Amino acid sequence: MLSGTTRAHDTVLDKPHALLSSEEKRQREGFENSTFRRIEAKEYVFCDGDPRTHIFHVEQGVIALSKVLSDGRRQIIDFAYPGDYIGLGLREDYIFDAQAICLAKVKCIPAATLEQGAASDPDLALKLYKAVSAELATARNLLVCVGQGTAMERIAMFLIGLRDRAAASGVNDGVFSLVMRRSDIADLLGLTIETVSRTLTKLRGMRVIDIVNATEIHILDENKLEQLAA
Amino acid sequence: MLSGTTRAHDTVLDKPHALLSSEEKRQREGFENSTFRRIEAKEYVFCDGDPRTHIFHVEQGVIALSKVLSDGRRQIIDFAYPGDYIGLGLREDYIFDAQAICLAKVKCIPAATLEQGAASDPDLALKLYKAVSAELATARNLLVCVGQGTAMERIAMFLIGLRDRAAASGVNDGVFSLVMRRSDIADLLGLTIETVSRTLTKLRGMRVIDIVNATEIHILDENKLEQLAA
DNA sequence: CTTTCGAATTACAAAATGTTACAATTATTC
DNA sequence: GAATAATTGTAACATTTTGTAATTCGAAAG
Repeated sequence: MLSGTTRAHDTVLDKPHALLSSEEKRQREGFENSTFRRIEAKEYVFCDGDPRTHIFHVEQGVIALSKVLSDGRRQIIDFAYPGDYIGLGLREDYIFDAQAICLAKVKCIPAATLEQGAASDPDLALKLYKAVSAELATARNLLVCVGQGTAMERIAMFLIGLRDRAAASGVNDGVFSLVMRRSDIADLLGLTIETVSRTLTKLRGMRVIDIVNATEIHILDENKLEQLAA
Repeated sequence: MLSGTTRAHDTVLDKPHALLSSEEKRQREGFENSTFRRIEAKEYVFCDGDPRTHIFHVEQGVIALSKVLSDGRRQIIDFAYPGDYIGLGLREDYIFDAQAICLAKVKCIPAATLEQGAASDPDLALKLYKAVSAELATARNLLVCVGQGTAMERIAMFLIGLRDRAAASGVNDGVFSLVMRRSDIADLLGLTIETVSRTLTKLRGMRVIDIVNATEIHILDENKLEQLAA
């Protein structure tokens, strides 16, 4: 990320926030009285700067939360998986973009409803407190990874995180699918697509992982992977 | 941060957590019935892994919150200034180190007291929610800085943050003191001491800042500094 | 079945940062 | 106030990561 020409790894569907935000609003209007919303791959749930009208509960799919710099560089600050909430925090506007990386479904909860509830229900307020605390721990772990790790360490940590998530949802054989693209991994870990690709290839060469069709990862040597992550 | 020989920028007073933690406990015992605690420069308030007995309110000084990897590399995840709380989040143990970078004073609040209070007082619970949300926003901003910025951009953003903090506390002439050492700045921004030093020197050469005695920064060209931070 | 397009991979040159070593300055201790 | 330690600054050199570009791969459409 050095020259001024560097851009986020955008695709055709990525649009400037201001533009998309009104489009999004219209789309949202149609679901105002409905609790759920279907989000297509690459579609935005909301954009940085939009008024924070709703909190979203991910039911299905994966949502990338990111911040974009003025010159297009993008940092993914988290992936939201089913069960996660997006948009917590008592703010006027959203302070990051939320974009589905695959088909997703979210439950829409009006922010006012949630916050009024929390004002009279300490249990709910504590639940919010706990949820945000978990997000904070995640963010700080990623910061350590990005701030101190080499490319290899960052990729290894990332893969271990995915493995643990897969294991937690029952799949326990070290096989999982990479729903995110190389550009998403790059923007999460502060690397370039090429470095991500080279590093994954290197891990395959070392027989630590196997890669099927660029999207399915088999972990062949868990110990080695964990060594590399340290 | 590439070879295995890389170490955090430790000093004699930095000790392994396990060792220091019992020493800390003894020291803390003496203040168990007191509300306040004086922390010498480089002394730890608590260490990663210690039982989370108290939340601390910074009254004076600056506390560096950091995570240390097994090989000694250190990432500072935040600086806590007067008015900030340290140790929030409903966890069994602390998950980072908290070390004073200069003489500091903290108010000690038993975790149990605070959390029992929050369980019956929604206002308090919401206050905690808001405080952690602010920490989250800070952590994510730092992540963007470290993940996407060049050395120059990271230093410029860091200086702007310090300037804004100084301005908020009345000093509005672009002059402030660097309480933290070069090694702290390096560990915050994911750089080496040398790069921090080189970059500050370069900024002085460009007449964007002036550095007095290595610890006092004068911002000479605010616009230029903000350009460099973008 | 072929074409097409986006995504991923690979190779090589270039740049930024890290590493090492040492000098200079500032703080601390006796 | 002198001696010692710690921190900061500077510079040459090594390494990693990036940038660029060409190529391969795979999915989807015709």
